[in-house]
Amino acid sequence: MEKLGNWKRSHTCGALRKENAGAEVTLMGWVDSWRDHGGVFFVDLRDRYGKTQIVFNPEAGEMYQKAKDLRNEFVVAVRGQVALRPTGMINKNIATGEIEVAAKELKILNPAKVTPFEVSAYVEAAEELRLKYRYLDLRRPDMQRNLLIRNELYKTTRAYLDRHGFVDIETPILMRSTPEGARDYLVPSRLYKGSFYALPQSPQMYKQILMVAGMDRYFQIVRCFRDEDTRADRQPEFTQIDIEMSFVDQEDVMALVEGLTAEMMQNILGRKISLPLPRLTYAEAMARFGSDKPDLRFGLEIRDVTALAGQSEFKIFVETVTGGKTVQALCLPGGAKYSRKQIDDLAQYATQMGAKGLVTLKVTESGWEGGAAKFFSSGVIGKVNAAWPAKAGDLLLFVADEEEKAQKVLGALRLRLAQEEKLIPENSFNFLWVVDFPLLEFDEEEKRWMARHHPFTAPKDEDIALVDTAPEKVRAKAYDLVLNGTEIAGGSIRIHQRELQKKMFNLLKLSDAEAENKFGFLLEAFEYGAPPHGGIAFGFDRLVMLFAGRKSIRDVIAFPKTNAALSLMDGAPSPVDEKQLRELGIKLA
RNA sequence: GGGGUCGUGGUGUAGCUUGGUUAACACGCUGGCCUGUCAAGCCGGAGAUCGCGGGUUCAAGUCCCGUCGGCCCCGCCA
Repeated sequence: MEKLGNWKRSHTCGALRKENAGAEVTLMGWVDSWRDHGGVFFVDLRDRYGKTQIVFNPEAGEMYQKAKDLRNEFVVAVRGQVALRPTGMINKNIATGEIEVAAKELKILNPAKVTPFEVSAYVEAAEELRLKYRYLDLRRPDMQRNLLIRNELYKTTRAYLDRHGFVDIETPILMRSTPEGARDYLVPSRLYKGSFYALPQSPQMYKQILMVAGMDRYFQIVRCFRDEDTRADRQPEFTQIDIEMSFVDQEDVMALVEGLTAEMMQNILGRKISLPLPRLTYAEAMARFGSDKPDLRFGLEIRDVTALAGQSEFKIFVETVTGGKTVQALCLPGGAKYSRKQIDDLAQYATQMGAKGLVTLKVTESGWEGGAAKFFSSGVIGKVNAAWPAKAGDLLLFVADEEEKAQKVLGALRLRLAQEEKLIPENSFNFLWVVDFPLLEFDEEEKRWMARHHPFTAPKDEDIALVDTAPEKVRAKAYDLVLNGTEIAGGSIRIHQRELQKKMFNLLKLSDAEAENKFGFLLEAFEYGAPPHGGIAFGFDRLVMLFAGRKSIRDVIAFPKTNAALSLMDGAPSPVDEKQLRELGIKLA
């Protein structure tokens, strides 16, 4: 092992080109691979910027012998002369492929053990290993690229919002636990034993208070914490681009976000998108795609066939219709080829998604084929077929249930079928807004209305009267931005008037005392001159994931946690000393 | 909380359906050869009680039960 001494890196491993031929350079990096030809010895030196081939010639004596001991992932410094590669030896696969560096001096700055998986391998390593040895995983160009895309998105976000007059303000990480929403991560207080801070699920209330404070335009790229089960696109801690603005309505927030989105597309992917972005109401998204975050990269739309199903002799459908429920359906072009087992799998999936059953019928030249086919007259068959229209060789899939339940099940089937049939175009970016969300949803367990977005979301002006008479019909000034079937941002205009807020709390069955206890500081703030305001928050990790073309946000987070919320590299969470617990006044059960 | 799936030398996989001799292949590692490769090549070598525990059996990587871990999904995530 040798000292760096006064050596300075003159170029990165991705910098040298044929124009540099003849230059004396100093490169530092990791051994990406080595090739011993008995005589000449090659090393591909790697850093974040690229790879450069180093050549060691036998004439170099002592240094040549030293070079022969180099192995993968050794950290080395090399001094030498840039040389054009001999004719026919150019490697078109790398940017530095026209040159190589003829080594004159070599320092082995640090050796490396044989790595648990091959860093520059073409074979993938198991994710468990990648997470445990994250520093090795992050040496891979793919992962470095993801983090660089992430960095570009930070930069674009900050530049854009700065240009639009937004102020980056930090909000507390240690805050008061608030009810509603996700489970909080708690931090015990040493000074006030038995009391806890909570880590923010989002800085929601702080940013609203910043509006009361007159900051007018706030943003923050901020870590948020939710103690809920994970998914490919959900981690215990994640990052939001949090935005709030005063004296605006829904259109202002949406226009701002569209500008930011377009700039991201331009800067990161070099693509222009046309504005304004398309919009769907929640009702339409559910009716046509069975999802509040529909993937519009493919069709396969759902149709409501309740009326026609009611004209059949099929008992299940007839009872559904007379019971005031609906029958919805999908048509899979070419789906008649599906085997019994494939259809059984679909039915099982539908059941898992909450359906009571799945009725499938194959479309033929003469009508329908399948167990239930005989209950439908040719007239009804013709009209149902006409809905898509369906043709011979297609498969019809029916779900009979309450409207939204049936839509959701078919929405899930729609996605699954699109994946199986490879209907989703790669490398396409489909943005849309979903607007006019219901303000509330009824919680069957607690037998009360719950805020769908959060309890400060304003109802649409024209729906305020319905709050008392038909809460289920009230639409919110809320909007979600969807990209390729993933919700990437969501926001709303907030209630800024005490009276309306009070009304909402009553509806949510939150007593004055409870409201006071839980949100008192915010409500009090609203009494000292709260401007109309609203905002939005991006799920930043999801955004990076989609821009990087990955399937999990773990690939765009430097140190993510597993499904079970463990950090395999550092072993968090871990037990702590008895002494630490005593200081906090905590006794384990 | 529930469902699914995977776990085999250091790594990635095959073998498991239908139990049966020495667990196979590639990469990596290692010894040797080789002066122009670039996922170098050629010859040789080491390296696996098949995640863990129990059971069935004359016999278990293979079948059964349990358990642990990774991943995907439902619930959950205002």
